[in-house]
Amino acid sequence: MSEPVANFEDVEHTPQRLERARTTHGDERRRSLVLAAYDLIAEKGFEDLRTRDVAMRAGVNIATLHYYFASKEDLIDGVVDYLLDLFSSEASRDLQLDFSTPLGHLQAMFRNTVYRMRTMPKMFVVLGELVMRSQRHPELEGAMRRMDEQWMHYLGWILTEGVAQGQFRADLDLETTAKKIIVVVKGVTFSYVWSRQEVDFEGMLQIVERLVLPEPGQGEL
Amino acid sequence: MSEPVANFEDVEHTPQRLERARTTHGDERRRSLVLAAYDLIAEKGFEDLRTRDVAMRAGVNIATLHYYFASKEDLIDGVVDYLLDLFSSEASRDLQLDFSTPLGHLQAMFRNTVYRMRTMPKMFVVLGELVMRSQRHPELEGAMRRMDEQWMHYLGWILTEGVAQGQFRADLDLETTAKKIIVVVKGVTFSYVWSRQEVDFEGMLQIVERLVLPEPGQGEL
Amino acid sequence: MSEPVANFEDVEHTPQRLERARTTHGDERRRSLVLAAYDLIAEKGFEDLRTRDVAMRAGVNIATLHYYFASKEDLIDGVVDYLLDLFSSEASRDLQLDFSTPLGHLQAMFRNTVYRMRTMPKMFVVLGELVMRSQRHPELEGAMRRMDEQWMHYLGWILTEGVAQGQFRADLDLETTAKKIIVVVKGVTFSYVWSRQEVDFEGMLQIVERLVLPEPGQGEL
Amino acid sequence: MSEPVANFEDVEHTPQRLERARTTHGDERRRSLVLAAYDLIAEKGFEDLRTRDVAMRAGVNIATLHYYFASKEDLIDGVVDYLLDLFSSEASRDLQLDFSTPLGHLQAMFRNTVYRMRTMPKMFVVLGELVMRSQRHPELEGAMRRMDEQWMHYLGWILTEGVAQGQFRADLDLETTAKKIIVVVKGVTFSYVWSRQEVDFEGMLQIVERLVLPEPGQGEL
DNA sequence: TATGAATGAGTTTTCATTCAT
DNA sequence: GATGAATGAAAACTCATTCAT
Repeated sequence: MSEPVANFEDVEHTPQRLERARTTHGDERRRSLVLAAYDLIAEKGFEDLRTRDVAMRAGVNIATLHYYFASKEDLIDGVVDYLLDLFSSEASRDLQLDFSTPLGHLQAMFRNTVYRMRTMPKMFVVLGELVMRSQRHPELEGAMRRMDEQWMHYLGWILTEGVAQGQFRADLDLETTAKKIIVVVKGVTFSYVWSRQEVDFEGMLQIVERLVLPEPGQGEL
Repeated sequence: MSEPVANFEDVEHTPQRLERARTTHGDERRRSLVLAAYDLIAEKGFEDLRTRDVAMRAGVNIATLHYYFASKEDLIDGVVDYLLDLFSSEASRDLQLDFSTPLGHLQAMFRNTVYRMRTMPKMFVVLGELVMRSQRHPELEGAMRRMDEQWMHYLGWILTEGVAQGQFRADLDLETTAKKIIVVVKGVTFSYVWSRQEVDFEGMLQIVERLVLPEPGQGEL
Repeated sequence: MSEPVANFEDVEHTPQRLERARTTHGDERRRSLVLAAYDLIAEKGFEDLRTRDVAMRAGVNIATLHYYFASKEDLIDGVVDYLLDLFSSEASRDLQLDFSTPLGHLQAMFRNTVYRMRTMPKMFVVLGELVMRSQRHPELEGAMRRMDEQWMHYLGWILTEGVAQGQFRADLDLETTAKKIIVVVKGVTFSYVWSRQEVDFEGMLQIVERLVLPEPGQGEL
Repeated sequence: MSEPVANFEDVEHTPQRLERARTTHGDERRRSLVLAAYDLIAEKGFEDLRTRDVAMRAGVNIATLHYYFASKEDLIDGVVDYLLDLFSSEASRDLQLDFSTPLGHLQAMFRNTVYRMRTMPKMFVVLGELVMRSQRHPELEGAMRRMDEQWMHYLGWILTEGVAQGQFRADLDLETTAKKIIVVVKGVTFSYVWSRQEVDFEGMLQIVERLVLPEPGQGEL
């Protein structure tokens, strides 16, 4: 199996490993401010996000925040970058995900999402806030669209591989199917944010599997 | 077919018909303020919702707004009520939906959603804003949860009828299936808000139908 | 003697007389804020002009200032208008100025300026501040230029009349002479602001008179 | 002709010649900061003068500025000294001014001013800013007054010499005439700053000459 | 000497809310 | 009912200044 051109779960290098060594004091301060903003967006939403609170949580003066970020909007851009990094970061090794087959990738996508919902629920709330904010902020809309496209790209690769390897049904419409899968994963995500109650991920995964795998009876023909 | 205890599409009475007669001038003012707020939430989100803008759009003085609504929060409550009314209002007759069978109900739910996305897209943006706001406003969380429960109830009724009438597969797990359907519909909704591009509703409906209908090959045995 | 087309000392209608009756409460508030700003500019210059101080001096809340003036710049515009009105307002009747001849007009211009320096010295300080500010504010530069032009216009009329009536020398170059007179009056003004000590106005007036009146010896020929 | 006690055009030694040898790196830094401040005062006025901008224009860190100047006020003092130096610096040799007679000195004063307006207009804008600032800064008022006194002193010397040498009219009131001349030169300066348009310097010079020179007709008697 | 980092005190401006009329 | 006027509290952002290195 060839490497994916773009892997949604691993599109960018994990910054921690490559840059940690060269992280300056300023970078750390910036990051701590971004993290404070990220937390506060998750807790209060953009509606009640106050730079003063962000600075306080990061343990610095409000003027210090403006030393690192020209404006509130600039700080939010930092949060967006951080969230995008988070989403495209590698899945935890603890999950022992099996990436050896296309179906494995599909399952990994679901299970990694479940894992993240349990371990880092803020991520999805902040994502929701950003999606809503993207309604009125064109540059954010662009970022969201790109996130979508990377996702589509990754799914396209999985499906192509699955069909090529004969694991998925031969008559699969790549684009249509990828879109459907994304709708399902977004449904899972949004349902979680909406009702805070766990969704039957495995059940939803089965739905997706039924979409891509050959029908059992058919195989016998 | 017995009447559903609660019909998601028609849970509450259409206010127009029953109350129009008694609608006072004050009610109209309140409504025009709520509508202005609703529009502005769709356009600017809660983040940039200003009572002064609401008053201006409604064509009244800011003090007048406070004559009708004790506070901004009170006005938002009005918007929530309005949105809940909208969601539970009857589907347009133009759609010529067929409510004669359980499957018809299911299809109607999808097609009505599609229709609303096309004709009243603000509704879904405001819904998204409210879902995000419910993260930090317990009373709103309650409203969202109740919306969910009504929906579950309605779907429960459809599925029960479908099984009883033999239209749906006999081994259907009512609660699990209802939840899955809701996840799919929420996925459709959220995808629309996320990427602004139309979703393949009919394709998603087929997925749901496959969930509830007996498997073609199996029925013949 | 025909009426001047534009009289620098009386270009605009005295607003007090015509509009006093219709002065609303809001107009008074606006005016008191402008007056407070005017005083503070005279005392502290634009460098140390603070809206908070203006509001305090006018006896209102800082938010009230913004109820009447959209911004600090807007308030300053109000001060500019006020100063322009002041400069083009009629001379005090107490001065018993003689406007019956062109020379009388010229003398009146000087004596009215002297009178104003003694009774309303702030006027000249604020004018100086505005002239300096006009270096970097094009719209203000326009206002200053217009002030100059009105002045030129009035002087042009005086000189024309003086020549026509034979009171001034026949070979007078109108534009050049008017400009020289303005330079002298500006010199008087600026000297006053510079050194705070009284200038020999009558001596300066004599210089001007020597410019326009026929030379004594020449008349005899 | 004896040397003037104080020569307005050359009151202080040109610092370049005498101190260049001992100019340290620190002096250069101070000077570059003063020059940057001078430029920015001319461009933005005291109202919008920011130490950070000064440091940036001088190409140093804001903290470096405070290493050389204890405070913003201290830096401005440096600018005042610089401007005073500029004003009392020798006239350009290119002008080929004739200082051999008292009238020559008078003409040189005017022509040097014209030359400076053309070649270094910032000087007059900064001067205007300082004059306005002196309204509220007593120590600056003192500096402005001293500048005036030096000027008076120089003019006093010119006039005394002129009368003694018989070039100027014998009945000249020294103080009154010196003051009048200063008012005229200030008028020229202020007019330039006010309206940005060139003034008829030669015409103004003639007015001054008429003040000091014997009347043509009278001499013949 | 020089500076990156940090901040206290302030700056203009905003906003939901109140109140007399 | 409706509103013009008014405001306390807070918002984002600024700025001269300090200090450890």
